[in-house]
Amino acid sequence: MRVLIIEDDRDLALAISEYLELHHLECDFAYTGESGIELAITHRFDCIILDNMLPRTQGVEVCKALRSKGVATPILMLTACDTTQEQLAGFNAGLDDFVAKPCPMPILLARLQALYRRHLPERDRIDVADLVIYPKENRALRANAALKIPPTSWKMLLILARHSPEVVTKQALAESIWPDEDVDEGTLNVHLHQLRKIVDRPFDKALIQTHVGMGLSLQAWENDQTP
Amino acid sequence: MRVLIIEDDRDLALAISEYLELHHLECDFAYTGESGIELAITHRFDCIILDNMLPRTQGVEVCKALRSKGVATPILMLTACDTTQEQLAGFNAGLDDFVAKPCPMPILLARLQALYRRHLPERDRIDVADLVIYPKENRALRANAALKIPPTSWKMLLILARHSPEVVTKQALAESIWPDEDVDEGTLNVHLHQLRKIVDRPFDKALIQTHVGMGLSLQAWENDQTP
DNA sequence: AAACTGGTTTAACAATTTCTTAAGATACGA
DNA sequence: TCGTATCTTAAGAAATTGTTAAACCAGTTT
Repeated sequence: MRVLIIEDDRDLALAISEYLELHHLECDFAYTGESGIELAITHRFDCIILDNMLPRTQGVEVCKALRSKGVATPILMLTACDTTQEQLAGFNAGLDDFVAKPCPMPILLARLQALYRRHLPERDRIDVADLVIYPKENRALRANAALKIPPTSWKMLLILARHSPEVVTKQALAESIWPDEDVDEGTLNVHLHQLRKIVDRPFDKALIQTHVGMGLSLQAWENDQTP
Repeated sequence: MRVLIIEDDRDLALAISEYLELHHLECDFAYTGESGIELAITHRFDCIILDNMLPRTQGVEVCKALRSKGVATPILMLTACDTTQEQLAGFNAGLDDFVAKPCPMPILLARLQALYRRHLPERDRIDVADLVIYPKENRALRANAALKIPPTSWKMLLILARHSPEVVTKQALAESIWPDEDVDEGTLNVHLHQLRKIVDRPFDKALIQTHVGMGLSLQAWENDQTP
């Protein structure tokens, strides 16, 4: 889960990110409303934490700006005083949740996760080209043939599928698969190879794409080059 | 199982959610009656925990509002004093269960799960391929032949059948079969073996699938792949 | 009471699957 | 071209799962 923290108080931002990263969320920062908007538009986040007290722009304005630019990412607002008035205005601006400052980290985390889950589309089937994945059934088909995939490779496939067609860094993959241990990259490569052998090799088109220096993606890809 | 906690005391809400998440329930929060109603209407939950003491709205009123808006989710009310009077009024408002505060977490969890189970649409008959199960009659047939299944194995089959075709972790299985004791995994394996001997061995296709490292499932499809 | 019955648990071991390591081959970008 | 990143392979290690037999337990029957 990737979180964008828009917060001018760097100490607070750092404290939040440290706590969240402890729980395996990835954090990114913006210290002004403007840069926050910029980041939120150019990158994909699962949640945004937005402080209402920013140097120039008000937090609510940032929220409005984002919504008007088509960013649908759930936004949780950190607010000093927690009045109904303010909340009402907030929800109208497109906010999803409020947390009053100062707020204990565990509560922030809990609400963040709830918010994330709430916005997560509950998919029990993922399609990528002729590959069909049933996450809850631990089952995948390609071209209507059942695939037998070992646990670690399965986890990898799931992560790639959930992010498809976006690129996932190897680092992110490793952290999702082995949350509490550091694993050699070679190990990851072997599992990846394993996965390819099952998902791609028996078929014409490869779905698992490697993007050298950036990571991997699962996508139906036209392999033709512009000459 | 997804739970909505409507509770203005944030610490209590957090404490509850932490305990429940330990037991693999997913929690969402609302700190006011209004936002609780909003959430309950817009999202699907399996249970709602409702505190009777909320800032403006009374818990009972929240419940009435929900029922009048067609929300049928079972509601468990947290109440300070536990009078017959209050309960009577509560049940009339459409509440499903009461728990007096302060209440030990394990009890809250147990009642929550009981409530959930009670509201679960209990099917009279479950079909998986040529296997037919009559949960209420403690009876199962495969290929029209009656199966004789000992109690523990029967429970196991029922759980698998109810979740079919999804994967159930061994841990979840154990917790359902032996709710108040920790049982060795070996034990579970023996009962599983027992069950397979009866349900699968005499027939061509195995219905009980093992998913190494993730659990078990009852599903009709094969897990084959050209070697 | 002793023996029987059906079922559960324990424990040891076998079989299988999966994971990691390591090392060579290959492709990519500067 | 070189250095680096990625892919491929194979083999031993580790973990998970499957199987069996015997001990155990609570009711029931002799």
